[in-house]
Amino acid sequence: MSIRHGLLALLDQGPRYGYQLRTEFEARTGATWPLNVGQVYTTLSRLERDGLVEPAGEDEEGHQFYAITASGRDELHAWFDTPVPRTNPPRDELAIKLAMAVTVPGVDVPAVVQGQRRHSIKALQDYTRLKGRALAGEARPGGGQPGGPGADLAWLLVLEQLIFQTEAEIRWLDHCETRLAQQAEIEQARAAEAAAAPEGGTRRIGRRRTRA
Amino acid sequence: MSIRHGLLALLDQGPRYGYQLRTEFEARTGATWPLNVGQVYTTLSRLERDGLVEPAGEDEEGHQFYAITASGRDELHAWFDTPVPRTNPPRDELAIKLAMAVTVPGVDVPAVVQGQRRHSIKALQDYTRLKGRALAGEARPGGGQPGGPGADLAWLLVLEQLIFQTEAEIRWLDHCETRLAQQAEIEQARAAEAAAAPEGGTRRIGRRRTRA
DNA sequence: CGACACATGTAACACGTTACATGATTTG
DNA sequence: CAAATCATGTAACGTGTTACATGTGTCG
Repeated sequence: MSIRHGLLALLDQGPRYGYQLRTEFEARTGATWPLNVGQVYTTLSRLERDGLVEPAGEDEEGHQFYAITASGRDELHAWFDTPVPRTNPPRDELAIKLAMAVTVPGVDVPAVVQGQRRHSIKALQDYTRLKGRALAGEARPGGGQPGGPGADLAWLLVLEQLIFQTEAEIRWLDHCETRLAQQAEIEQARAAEAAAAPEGGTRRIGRRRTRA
Repeated sequence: MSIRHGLLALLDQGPRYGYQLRTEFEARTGATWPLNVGQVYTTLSRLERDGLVEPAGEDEEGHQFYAITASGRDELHAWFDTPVPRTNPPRDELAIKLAMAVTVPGVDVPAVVQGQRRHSIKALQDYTRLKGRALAGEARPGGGQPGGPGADLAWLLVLEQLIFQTEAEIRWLDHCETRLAQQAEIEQARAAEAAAAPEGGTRRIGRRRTRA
């Protein structure tokens, strides 16, 4: 639902036409989330279907303008007023992957972690470089300043969000490594214990044993 | 594509039936990402359509088993071997929202930030509480330990991922506040400047200045 | 002229998600 | 007996996403 609301927000500044919306959207989110032009039109027609926007005539140059409606404005304000739910967050592919990796036998978990770590570090460097250029006052990828003032600030904030998030991801991956090491230690100790007292009082570990 | 691969990973341990897959999936991701049973069946049939799984007969009790195929195993290993792309990350609703909020006039940006912050703090507390219970050895939400050993570890890792991510989000929100304060300062200075030299030689400031 | 940016759209698909229909078995 | 859990499935929808068709204007 992010694109819908994004377009709605842009239209709150006044009527726009499709191509323009794409340009302005990308001016704010930068090259990180390129928006296929086609999607603007599909989203726009869905917004119209739902009564949140309406056609607002043509330009002298033939541009098809759309304007936000009253209920569109309501919807938009509700969006701004309601925090995005961080309970029940969107499924995170990386988290699911690692959760599966540590469970399914035969997966080289450290390799998965390291591979991801390298990739995330690389991504972080890219973001940092972009931020440097943004602060140096260089043009955003995408050319001049469409989207008016504030677009630079928006782009900077988005970039920094990506940076913060990626840093957290890397920290988490490191944390996973320590957890895995702990786990290995425990399993080793358990194995030693089992060897010392084979068949002894192996008090019912819940289901399947760790080692077979 | 996370659910597809998740189920594939579970099936890599051996044939399972639908309901069982749901149980084991939730054992790993906890209550955070509840998985509608129906979705298991739809996903399963899509996996079958793509030749990644195949029906594997029935139980004595009538359970419809599915087994992973060779190409399913290939797909799964490719998944584990390929890091999830953090360049071109999934669109983040919060980032988009703030990017729009700072651009569209008439939005009380600090209010948006604070509202989200409160919500995220709350979510963080919930996660932390859950983690405490998990470490205390209490049962996961969902009852006993289905999913075998490692499921506890998986659930812990997922929880910690959520914690790391939420912390990063809060830090970012705080960071946004400082950025906004900076911005306000700049605008104030600019206004003052304009008042002092109205129409004067407002010498083309090369974009925003760092300090005003 | 050819390539490229501007501009508008449509068709089709994938995935996730919900709601519904249905029935067996267990448990209070 | 009623309610809950186990169990399998289908129908339908929404959003995001891509690929394609089409046409204008501009610039080297």
